[in-house]
Amino acid sequence: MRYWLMKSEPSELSIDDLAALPDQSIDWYGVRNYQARNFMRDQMRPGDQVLFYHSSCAEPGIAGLAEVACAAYPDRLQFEPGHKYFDAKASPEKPRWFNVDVKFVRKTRLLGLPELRLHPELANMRILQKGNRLSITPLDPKEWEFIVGLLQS
DNA sequence: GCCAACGTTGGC
DNA sequence: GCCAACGTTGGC
Repeated sequence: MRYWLMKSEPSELSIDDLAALPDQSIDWYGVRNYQARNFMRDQMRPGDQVLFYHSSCAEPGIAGLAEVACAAYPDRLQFEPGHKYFDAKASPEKPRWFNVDVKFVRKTRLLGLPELRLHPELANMRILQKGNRLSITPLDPKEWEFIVGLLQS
């Protein structure tokens, strides 16, 4: 089992939005970055654990826990002409973009960036590096354990 | 709103 | 294959 951090803008989809969905699950559409796509397509498996991160908002930070609900499959929006996420170079025979489904586990307190930066144990997290923009990043199991510990304190 | 950092595009 | 230009991300 692997561990991940996945960013979402709460104005698009917050942890509360995820919890309120009919089956508390969503297709993680719209990833248009190859590295992030590769993580989903090649490495994510059902049951992988996810930190749900709120980005581009007043209080960026970890807002909840989720899990990968299924293996990656082609992102449907790449085939929808006129859609923001349409990709003319993709076809059903040769899909370019993939997504997994992500399922709500629980909401947590907001664990913000300033607090994350306090801990040397977390210093290598991609999210804390200057200029980091990747929306999906792998987590070391030790980082996962440490953060879950912080969330319980 | 600013701007640093990064990924992608496209001309050569 | 290089690299300048451009668009986007995301914290502040």
